[in-house]
Amino acid sequence: MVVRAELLAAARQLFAQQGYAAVSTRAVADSAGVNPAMIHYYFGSKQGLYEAMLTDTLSPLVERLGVILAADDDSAAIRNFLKLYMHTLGANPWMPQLILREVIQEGGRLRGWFIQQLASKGGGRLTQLIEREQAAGRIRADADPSLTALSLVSMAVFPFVAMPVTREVFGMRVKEGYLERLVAHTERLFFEGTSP
Amino acid sequence: MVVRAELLAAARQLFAQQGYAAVSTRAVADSAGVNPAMIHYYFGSKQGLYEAMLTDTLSPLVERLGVILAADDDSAAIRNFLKLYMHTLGANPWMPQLILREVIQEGGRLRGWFIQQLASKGGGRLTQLIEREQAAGRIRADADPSLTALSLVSMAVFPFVAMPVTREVFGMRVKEGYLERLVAHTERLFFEGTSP
DNA sequence: CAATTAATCAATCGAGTGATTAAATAACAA
DNA sequence: TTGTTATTTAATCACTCGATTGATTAATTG
Repeated sequence: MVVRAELLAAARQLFAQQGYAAVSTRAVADSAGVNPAMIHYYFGSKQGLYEAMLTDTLSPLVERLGVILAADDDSAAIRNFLKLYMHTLGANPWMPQLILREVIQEGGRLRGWFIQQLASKGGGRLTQLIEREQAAGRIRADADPSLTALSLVSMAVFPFVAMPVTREVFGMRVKEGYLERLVAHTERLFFEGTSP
Repeated sequence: MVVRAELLAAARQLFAQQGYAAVSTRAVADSAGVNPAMIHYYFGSKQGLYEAMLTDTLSPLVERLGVILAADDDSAAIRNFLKLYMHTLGANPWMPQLILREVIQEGGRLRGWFIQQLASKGGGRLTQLIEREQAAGRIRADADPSLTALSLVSMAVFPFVAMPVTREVFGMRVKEGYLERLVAHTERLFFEGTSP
C-alpha cells in the first residue's frame, strides 16, 4: 500500500500546482517513482486517482469545520472557526489551491459531494452562527448574514490563494509570524467591522 | 480580422471556464467557427493565442485601476477603487477566473507582465493610499497597511470567484441587486472595521 | 488587366495521452 | 516445499494533441 500512498501524495502536489488537465498520469507515476500502470491498478483511472486524492485531502478539513461550527453553546464559535480554518490552510498550502480549482471549474469533478459538504457544514452553518450573534447583540443587526459570512470566508481564504504573489503585489515578506499577524488582523477587522 | 477577434472571444470564454491545459486548439477553433490553422496564422501557437487573449482582456482592468489609484488628491480614492473594481469584476465574470488561474499557477504564463502591473498599479498603490488615510486619521494607525490592502482585495475579489457556488454554499439568490448589496456591504464592513 | 499579398482550407505529421494487457515477480498460506 | 494470490513491470493500443504544410481562394496593388 506504500505505492498507493505515494501516488496520492504525488497527485496532490501536482494537481494542486498545475490542475487536473495539465498533469499526465505518467508525470504522477514518475513523481511517485512508480510504474504508470499502478494508477490503473489502484484507482482504475486518472479520474479515480484524482477523486481519491481529493477526498483524502479535503475530508479532514470538512470534518474539522463541522466540529467547530457545530458548537452551538460556544459563543466564540466564529472566532474559533476563523482561527482553525486559517491555520489549517496555512499549514496545508495545497488545500486552497485544490478547493479553488474545484470551485472555479464549471463541471467540477467533485462539485456534488464537496460543495454539498461546504454548504451543510460550512457556509450555511456559519450564516446561522452569525444570525445567532446578531440576536445576542454582538453583531450589528442590519448586516446581511449571508454576505457577512461570505466576507469572512473571503478574508480567510483569499490571502492563501494569493500567497504566490503576496510578496510582489503587496510588498510583504511572507515568513515567520506572518500567519499569526494575518489571523489577528483579519479577526479584528471582521469583528470591528460588524460590531453594533 | 473578424476571425482573429472571434478566436480571441472563444479563447477567453473557454480558457476562463476550463483553464489553459484543458482546452484544445481545436475546441477554440470550433467554438469560433474557424479552421484550426487560423490560430497558427494569427497567433503562431496556442501559447500566443492565450497571451494575446489575456493581454486583451486584462489590460483595460489594469489601466482603469491605475487611473483610480493614481488620484492622489481624491480622499475617496479607496472607495472609488472598491466600487470600480467590484463593478468591473461583476460585469465581466471571466476576469476573476482568468486572474485567479494566473495567480495560482506556479509557472503562470503571463506572471511576469501581469503581476508586475498588479504590483505597481494595484497592491502597492493601494497600500500607499491606506497609509495616507492613516496619516489623515481616517483609518486607525495600528492596522498594518499591507494586510489591510490584502483584506480589501480579498473581500472585493473572492465573492466573484465563489459566484458559481454562492447560491448553494451561502444560501443566497444571486440575481438583480446582488452586486449593489455586495458592494455596499463590503464598503461598510471594511471602513467600519478599519476606522480609528 | 496582371501581379502580389492576405486569408482560409483540408490533410496530415510526430509526440504524447490514458488505458490495458500478458507476463514476471513478490508475498504468503497450506 | 507447493499453490495461490497480490503486486509490479514492460510493452503497446487507439486516440487526441499542437503544429504545419501545400493548395486554393479573396483582396489588394501596380
